[in-house]
Amino acid sequence: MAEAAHAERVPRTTSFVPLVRAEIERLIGVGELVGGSRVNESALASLLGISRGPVREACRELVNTGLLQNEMNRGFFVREVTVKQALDIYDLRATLFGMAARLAASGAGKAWIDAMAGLVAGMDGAIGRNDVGAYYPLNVRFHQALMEAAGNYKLGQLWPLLEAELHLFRRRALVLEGAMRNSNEEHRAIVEALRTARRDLAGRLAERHIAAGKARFLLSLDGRAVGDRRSDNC
Amino acid sequence: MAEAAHAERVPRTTSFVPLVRAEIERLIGVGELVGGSRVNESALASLLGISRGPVREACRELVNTGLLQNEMNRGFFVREVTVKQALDIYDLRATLFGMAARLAASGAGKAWIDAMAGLVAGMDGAIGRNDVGAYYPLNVRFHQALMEAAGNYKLGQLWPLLEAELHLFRRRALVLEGAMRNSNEEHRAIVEALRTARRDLAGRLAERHIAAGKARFLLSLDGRAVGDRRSDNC
DNA sequence: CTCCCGCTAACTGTCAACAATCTCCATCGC
DNA sequence: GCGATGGAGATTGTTGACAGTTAGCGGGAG
Repeated sequence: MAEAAHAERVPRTTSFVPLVRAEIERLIGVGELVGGSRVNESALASLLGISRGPVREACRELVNTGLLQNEMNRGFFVREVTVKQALDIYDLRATLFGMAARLAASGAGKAWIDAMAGLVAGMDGAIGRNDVGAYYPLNVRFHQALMEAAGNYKLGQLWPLLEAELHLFRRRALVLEGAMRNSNEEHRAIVEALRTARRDLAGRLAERHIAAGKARFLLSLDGRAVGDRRSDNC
Repeated sequence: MAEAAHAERVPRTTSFVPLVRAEIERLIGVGELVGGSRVNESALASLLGISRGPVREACRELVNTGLLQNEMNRGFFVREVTVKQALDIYDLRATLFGMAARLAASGAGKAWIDAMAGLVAGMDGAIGRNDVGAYYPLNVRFHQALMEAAGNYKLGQLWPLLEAELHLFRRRALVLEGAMRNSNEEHRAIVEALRTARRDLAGRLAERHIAAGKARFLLSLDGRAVGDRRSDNC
């Protein structure tokens, strides 16, 4: 609250809404707000030292992002993502990632490909140090880089939203230590296909990369209750 | 304003936000609000007989939908979609429509396919009467039906948003009379491929259907200023 | 005549308060 | 004992008002 309090002294150059939005996203990411829990507007507002208006607007934004949902006269709730929905998102991500790879293989500049190769190298290093904490952000940046290298603005816009929605499901870190090495080999193969401009190969590899992620996701569920509460398969 | 005024008499069973949102979407669809114009919160609020709060929240939602954009201390503006962005959206729609067709060919129930066949027949009728006004909504419903028949919840959710964003570009009706017949033949071929469960064929046909739409879109631009104002190709 | 400056009006971003609704708990009746 | 009922507290949806910012306009200097 203190940090926001002195921040509001600054002349109006930035709105509160993005800050609140980032805070809610952080709370969800950290696990403070877990799926199904209600977002208490007044509490959050006074915590941040502001009024309920910006908080409500930030919640509205997050509804369309898919992180929250709204129930009339009951407020905003952290969305619960069912297994079916998570799998749907994996399928969609596979298709989009494949599309991005095909586009990037045709049109991406060398700078993009070099940047992605650098990220692969960085992940190699993280694997060598067995440093999951370093691997994960690089992995996210790699995927985002490919989506942007494709040059389709909407792809680059959509991808992080799908990532965020998937995060809602994460009961625990999805990155298994053993999987890091396999995953990064897939990255390397994709970059190589991009460099040699093999369009279809890059597309297939990219699709299979996400499909492999989906398979790992399914494995991580295995014994767990696959029938989530509210497993509306519709 | 009168309609909203007596609506607020009803006990709080529905929020104003969806109503305002629908109204803004209508204003954009009708062309009352054209790309680049500002949404005057106070004016719209008093027009609807409500306060500015719900209006702002509705605008926030529409920002994430892609219909509006926000500039600090200047308000909400109807987004301007550049040619490049419109083409990007066509490409994305082609991929997604193809994905949906593949999924639907595998798993869609007979009921869905029959419904789509019915829509194709309806469009045939509209073509016979040369009734563009009847054709267009059926066309929209056909596409939406395929997206939902795919059974991937996110596809069904994403599609209308892309449609709406594309609508922002429509300086005039994109449906050319001559194109209706071709377009519906493509529909019919897709349904036939679905019925015979030819996965890859359905996918290819669906992709090409949207690609054809993109081509028609490009044709409709032809002489027009292809270099839109703010044609940031990034 | 052109350009810069200050002023006014309009509008946005935020706040605090009110009415309606929901939730929870204790009480009452069966 | 157990379920229905009522009320108190908490929370949402909405409102009207205030402070700060932006845009447009007219006047004056060069």
